[in-house]
Amino acid sequence: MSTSTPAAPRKRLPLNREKVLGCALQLADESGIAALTIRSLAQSMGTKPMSLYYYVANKDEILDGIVDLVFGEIELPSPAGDWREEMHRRAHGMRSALKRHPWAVGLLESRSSPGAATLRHHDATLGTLRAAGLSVQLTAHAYALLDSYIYGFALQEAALPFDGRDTAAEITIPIVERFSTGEYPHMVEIAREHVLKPGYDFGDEFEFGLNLILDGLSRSIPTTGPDPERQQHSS
Amino acid sequence: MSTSTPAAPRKRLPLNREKVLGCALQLADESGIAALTIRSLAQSMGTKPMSLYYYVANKDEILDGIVDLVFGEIELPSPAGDWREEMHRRAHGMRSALKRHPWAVGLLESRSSPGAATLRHHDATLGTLRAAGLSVQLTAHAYALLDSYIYGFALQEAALPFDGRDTAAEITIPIVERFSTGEYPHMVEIAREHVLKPGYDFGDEFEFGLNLILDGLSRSIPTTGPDPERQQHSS
DNA sequence: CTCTCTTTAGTACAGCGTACGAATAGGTGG
DNA sequence: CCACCTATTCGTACGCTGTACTAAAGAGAG
Repeated sequence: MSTSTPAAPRKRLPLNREKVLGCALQLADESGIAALTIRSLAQSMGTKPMSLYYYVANKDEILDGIVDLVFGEIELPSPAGDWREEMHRRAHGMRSALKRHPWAVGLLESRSSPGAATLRHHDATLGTLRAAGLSVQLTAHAYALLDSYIYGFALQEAALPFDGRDTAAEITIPIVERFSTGEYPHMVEIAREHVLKPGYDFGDEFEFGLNLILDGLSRSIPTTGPDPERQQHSS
Repeated sequence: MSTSTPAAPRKRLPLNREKVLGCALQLADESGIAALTIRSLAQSMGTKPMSLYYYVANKDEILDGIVDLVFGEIELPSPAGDWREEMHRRAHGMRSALKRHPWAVGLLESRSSPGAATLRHHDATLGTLRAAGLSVQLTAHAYALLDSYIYGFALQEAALPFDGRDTAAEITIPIVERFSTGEYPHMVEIAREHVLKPGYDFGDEFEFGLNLILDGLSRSIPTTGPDPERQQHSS
């Protein structure tokens, strides 16, 4: 038996910064961000806690690093493509990255030094909007709006106690019964007539809001009128 | 001297659950959520750590409690009023509450048992949308969209290293100079021609996106056409 | 073999949440 | 007044955290 410890070492020597961050991301995905400790990370890598400090200055640097890895997973939008398609693709790419790594959303609030992948992502997005002819000001507006929506949606998804299609029932039914027609009638109504319908998946709500926002943005671009063919995407 | 400890006890006996949560919120506001420890909270209340556990089961319950206090600060929308005005007011109320208590945004991701004030807030919001004639489905869409935007905006605001009008310069200028016309040209452009303009405040971006979303929603309501007088609020 | 630089690791410390049980306070009946 | 009971407060201790400091091991060169 080469592995006597319960958590089998995942990678072997030699260590380096990339492996440390990669294992940290993997550990956060598997066991949650709270379980990502220096000691558990070292054990999962088959090394000792203090050895990691040769590659990272402190734990905060690890957290910065894995957030940047998440951004690195998102395909960059291209300034050559149609801005609306590019923004649509980017939004979905970002949401799915944050869905794969839900802990990243909570980390965003406390991170203040963005990594290279994060900066590249932001720059490519801004570049795509500018290339589409949006003014500097409108680009800033659009960017704040889109990112707010995406982050916020991911935050709500991460906070939901259920995840995926038709998984809401077992959590929702007892709650609905507890409050049935009592203090929170509208929540109960939404639960009964929307959330508990077969096939419900909160993730489906993303597309509605995204299209509504993209519709609104395309209407805000002075030269381009609202494309009648594309209009009312949402509904 | 009645106060010999460096951090003066804020409240006196007798203790109770409300005071514990109130002091916890105050401490989180003053010193950040990381500084809110059982020990520091006890000291700020002039008592000892273990005494708090008579009123709360564990620290998580404190965190749940102060998040609910934040929701309790938001004025409830009224189903009697104009839905658009009510949603506008609610959005601003929620954003300013989350701006007063930035740590609350990061907490949302990990909280799974909403308090009474939170439920009341959600129910009143849903009720206002339903009263305006939105279908159950459209209400769910609208709610997910609005909350995503508000949460996401608050998250970005909390993550920004500067806060308030004309405070961006001292942080932004050194960064811009470091990357001037280099790797991230579009970020530099936005910084120079938007962020560094006098009077800039990221918070101002909120209104643009909010109006764009409300415009889009009002267009999505079957009976109500897009109110031409109100249209293009954004820009 | 020795000197030097890179890399790994052991020990220790302060601070965290909190389990457990003891001490104290406050009110009531005798 | 005392005894008793319950409500409330708190002391101690345990296992966990991040990490400062120091030592040791490994690798390559002369």
